[in-house]
Amino acid sequence: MKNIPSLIDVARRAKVNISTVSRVINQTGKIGAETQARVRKVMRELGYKPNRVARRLRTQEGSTHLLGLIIPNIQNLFFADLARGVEDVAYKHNFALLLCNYDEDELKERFYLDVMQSESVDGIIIPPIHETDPAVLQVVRNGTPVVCVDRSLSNGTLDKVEVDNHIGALKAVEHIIARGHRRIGVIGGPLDSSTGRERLRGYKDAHAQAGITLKSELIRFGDFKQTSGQALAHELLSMSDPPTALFVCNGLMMAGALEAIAALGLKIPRQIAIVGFDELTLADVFNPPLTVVRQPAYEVGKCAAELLLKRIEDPKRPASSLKLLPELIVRKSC
Amino acid sequence: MKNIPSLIDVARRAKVNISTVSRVINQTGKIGAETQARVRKVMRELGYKPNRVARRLRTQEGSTHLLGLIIPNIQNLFFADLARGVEDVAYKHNFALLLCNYDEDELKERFYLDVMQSESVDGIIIPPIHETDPAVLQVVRNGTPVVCVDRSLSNGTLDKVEVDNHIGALKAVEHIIARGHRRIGVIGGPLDSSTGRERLRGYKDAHAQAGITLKSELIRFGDFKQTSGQALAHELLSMSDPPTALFVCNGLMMAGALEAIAALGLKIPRQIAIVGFDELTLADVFNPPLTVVRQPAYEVGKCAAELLLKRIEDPKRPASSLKLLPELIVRKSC
DNA sequence: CTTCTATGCGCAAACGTTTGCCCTGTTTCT
DNA sequence: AGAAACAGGGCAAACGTTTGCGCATAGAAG
Repeated sequence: MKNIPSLIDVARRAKVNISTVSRVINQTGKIGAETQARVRKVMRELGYKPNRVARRLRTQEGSTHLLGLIIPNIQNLFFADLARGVEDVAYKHNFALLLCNYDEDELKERFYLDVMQSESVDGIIIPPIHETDPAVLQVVRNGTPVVCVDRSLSNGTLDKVEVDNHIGALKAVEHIIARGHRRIGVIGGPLDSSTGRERLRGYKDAHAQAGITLKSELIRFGDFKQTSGQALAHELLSMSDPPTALFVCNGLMMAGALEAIAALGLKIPRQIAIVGFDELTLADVFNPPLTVVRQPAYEVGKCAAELLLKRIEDPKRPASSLKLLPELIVRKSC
Repeated sequence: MKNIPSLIDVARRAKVNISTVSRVINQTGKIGAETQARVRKVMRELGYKPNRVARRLRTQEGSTHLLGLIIPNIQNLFFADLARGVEDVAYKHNFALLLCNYDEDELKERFYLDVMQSESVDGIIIPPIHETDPAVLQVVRNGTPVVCVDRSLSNGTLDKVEVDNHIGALKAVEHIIARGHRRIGVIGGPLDSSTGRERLRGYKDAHAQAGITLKSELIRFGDFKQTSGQALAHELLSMSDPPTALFVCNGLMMAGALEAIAALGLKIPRQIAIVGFDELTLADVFNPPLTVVRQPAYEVGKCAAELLLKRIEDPKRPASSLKLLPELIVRKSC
């Protein structure tokens, strides 16, 4: 009634040894055609599902068909899209995906890393919380394949796939400048994340190229969450000599900034122009439609999963590093 | 170098039997103080971590400290928020969360359900793909605690926590009617999901209350994804005698509908009024701000996790059913 | 008619735990 | 003093797999 069937049950019912059943399942060894058919039939009848736990226990090495993905914030659409990319690839290869959300919290990150190890996943995909993340390095040392996404680790020996944040920010700010703006505020990310730093570098380089001197009072740093975007935009726009354009370094903060702008009753783009990093759900039907740099989040996830799968089947292969190009989508907000 | 230590290694080094070590770890049985100290010391020296896989294999019942959450679509913000609710509760109780995304695909749902069972999670939280979901029922029969969220199962014996979809839709459509509309189009969800049906019932009841006769040509059914919202809104608005207001039954379809409206160049709310189900990221700063019914997604997840935890520690407790109230947020789109 | 090689399958060990049972001392009770 | 109770800890079975080895049977080669 409640017992879920095991190899033994199948074997008994098909009048063969458990090893035969095992071999039928795994397509290993030579098994006669009719025996195979009989075993298959019984498996169907009983609704037999191999017990992954037992399987993993036995074959310490060898695929457990489990991938781990640890993301900073599931509410950030960028990571949701990325997760979909990973998931689709995993599913196609019959891997299940263990997804965890660490909420930018180092303790939680470590907790989940531990869990994944003791679950003995085949490999882990993670955007490290910062560049010298000891917990991640420990996992690597234990021999678990790891690929970094979005953010990288200073240790250069890992597979990674990122977006070219510098180019993305550069293009965005070049565009703002081309529109005639000279006082451009920026709401950046944390400087200890590679994404935060690279995007800021793009902002600075665009200024240098155009021969515009940087004003430090126009540069603010948030934490990639919505409320910080709102607060910083408010600060920036309440200055006595406010910027005429804003560059916001991620999607959540962009949403916050737009709230601040609405609260202040400013008109986009006349009173304040704005371009964001990350596509937003309603960006194209917003009024006005939002100019943003779109990151290929889904593709990042997809490539990362493919890289991870490759490494799992050949742990000795040299590390590769992918850099995908973001795309500036010019709409009406700047 | 690479061998991770097992109970046996610890036992050998501490000159005791493996069962003693096990008992020290689990605080079960009587073990002398000094033996305990010695074993503890050796464990630290060796950096011993119990192998969760082996442990789970042995103790089929008994907490594995793993919860499963299977959601239809991670890109739907409602489910992302819900997941956060579950995750926060789980983490607080030191449970890890295994999260999977089944993409409204029944095959995938079954696949992940299988995975979770063979991972022998302690319990599963899931919005069943439809009301007589045999895969879910099978899991229940196997004795795994399950709580349904968002959507329910016709089998009434399960814990569940849902939102009162009927009230939500009723309030929304009442509001639309109060604004003077008589031809109200609806973009509903699949009728084999309880959410789809309940929301439609709210739509119909509001009409009945106001004595407005239903026009079947104004009622369309999508699949809760963005493109269907767009297509159906387009259909509805291209009719010779189009509706003056739209009620859209989830967030993703709402986004699609807004795209269609923008493409058609219609002005909200003058040419077409609209109210949606689910809060959207930019809803409050949209132009005009969007009137929506907000579901307490985070709370749903939180309650579900708490319920699941309770059931895990007492599988005999009677099933409880929670119904949370959604909230109509009146802004400017209707 | 032997000997050989495949083929098909069973046997049993192993993976790292948990746990019921049993054995040996020591203490306590009567 | 003898019995009973208990504390401390060892033994070995079990969980559901995978897999090396070995044993039949059969046809092919000699």
